[in-house]
Amino acid sequence: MPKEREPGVRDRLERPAADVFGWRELRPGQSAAMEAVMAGGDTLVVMPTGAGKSAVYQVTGLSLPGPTVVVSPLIALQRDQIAGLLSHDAPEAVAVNSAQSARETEAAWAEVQHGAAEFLFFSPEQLTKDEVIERLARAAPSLFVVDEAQCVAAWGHDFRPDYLRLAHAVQRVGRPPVLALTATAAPPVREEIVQRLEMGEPALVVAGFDRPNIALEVRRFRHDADKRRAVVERAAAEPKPGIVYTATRKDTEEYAAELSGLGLSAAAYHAGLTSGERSRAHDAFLAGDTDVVVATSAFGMGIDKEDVRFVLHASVPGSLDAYYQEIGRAGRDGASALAVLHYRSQDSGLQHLFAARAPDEETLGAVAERIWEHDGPVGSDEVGEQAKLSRRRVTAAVNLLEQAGAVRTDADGRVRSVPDVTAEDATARAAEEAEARKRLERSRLEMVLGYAETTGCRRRFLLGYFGEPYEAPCGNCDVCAPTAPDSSASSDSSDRAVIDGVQDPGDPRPGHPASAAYPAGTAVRHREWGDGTVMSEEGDRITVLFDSMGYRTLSLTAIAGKGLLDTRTDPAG
DNA sequence: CGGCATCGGCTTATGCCGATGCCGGTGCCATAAT
Repeated sequence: MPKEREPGVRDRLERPAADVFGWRELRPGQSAAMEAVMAGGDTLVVMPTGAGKSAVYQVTGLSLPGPTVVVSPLIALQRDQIAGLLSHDAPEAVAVNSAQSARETEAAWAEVQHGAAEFLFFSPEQLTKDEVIERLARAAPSLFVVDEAQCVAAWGHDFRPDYLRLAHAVQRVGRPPVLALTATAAPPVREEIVQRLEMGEPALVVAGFDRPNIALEVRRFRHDADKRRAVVERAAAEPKPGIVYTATRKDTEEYAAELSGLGLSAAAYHAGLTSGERSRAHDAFLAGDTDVVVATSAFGMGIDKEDVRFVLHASVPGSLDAYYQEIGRAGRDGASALAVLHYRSQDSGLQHLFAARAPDEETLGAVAERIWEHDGPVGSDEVGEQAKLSRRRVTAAVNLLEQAGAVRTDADGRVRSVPDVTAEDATARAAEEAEARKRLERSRLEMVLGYAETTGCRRRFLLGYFGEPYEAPCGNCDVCAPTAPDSSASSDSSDRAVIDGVQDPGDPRPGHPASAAYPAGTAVRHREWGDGTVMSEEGDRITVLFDSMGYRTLSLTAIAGKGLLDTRTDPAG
């Protein structure tokens, strides 16, 4: 069918899309995102896996004059992306990482230098190295892509602090437009990505979040043994293939052994396995040779399998962001799929511990002292050597000091103290930042418990968390369409008893003040907790994300007339 | 934060209780030892 002929941006996009990748038509979200990138500004794309996120940078990268930098969190993911590009008639794509030999790396840089390579893949860690930055700056990239951008918010604070250094890398390579891509990010996470990458008034392209074919269910337990039995029975009973997520490596082994004992083909997967074992488990699952993979959170990114029928959680995840990402691996083919959270309130203890991990005051102080000892800028490596701290801990501490406005990063990537701030002040301010961070992480965990304990529509709760208003009932969760009572499940009666004791945020009780006064997005100020933004409203209760306290759910009845909460005219930001 | 193994004390001979300590997830990269 002949297309409308209008020369311009659209044509510049459709031609490479068709000629190189063979896509004759772009989906609405894709073309909106591509046009935003071509307009030259920064762009944040939130689009489910399978909606063609990669195409956004592939097509625009080809259409823009210079090379395209792609930041990707895993080397395995970089390989997949490169293989995908090579299978098309696309120009050269290269990676620079520790898994390749010095010779391979030099060959890659040679391609870059000759202008043969269009797509250049890096981990955030590579982009803190002077040599890499200098070579990249000479190549004058025309687009800086951050793939799996939720990692900025999820990993940047402790696990992989170089994610919070990316904004400096962007500056140092000439500040090309930034394109951030993610499948799962609630509005506060989007805001954090924009802020941490220092994106300027980015275009925001958000595709729909709802995955109506995934049935949502939560089962509550008092006793660990009951929960374990239920997980095993469910995994055995449901159509395959499926994924079971556990909180610990040991649990993956135990569940996998138990499922194998039932005659299923089950495999454990966690980061403690050798890379050979991991890729074997991964490949067997993709090939359809495995019924159930039992995994820690290590399993998932880059799993491109359409027909996963269930995702069971044997324990609570640390956030609904993580949960939605993990259950989103089910039912990508659109056929019915299942997500069951097996929940025991005690299980949140481990996540609570993880949420409390942050540089302590001693570390912050040691790093601050080293920085303040220097008159001029100093590199993180030097600070680490002097303070006898790992690179990771130093970087995490520097990030907090910078966030607190106590240190600055120079154009060469080295840091210096801000005048008129003492090392002691800097330490105290950074420690307060770390505390606020912990409160936010813990409140995110509270939202998971809220999901588990809600007696309202689960889909409405989840989508509300991701900023999408949803009219319950969904007809496909255990609240809206309860499954027939299962007499074989002995734990059910005790479950009910627990549920009955839980307040119901989803139940609009008559007689309560309407929450229309606080629609989602309203900027508010709480007398004790300071500034925040309304995230969602359910019946008598609103959930507010406070800048320094994290998520809090408030009863409108309780705050009515007490002057606890005011709306602000100046929006947060 | 919570689960689990271990150990010492108490009690009285085989086991029971409470206290104590340890452990727990995600991946880059560089470096050292074969």
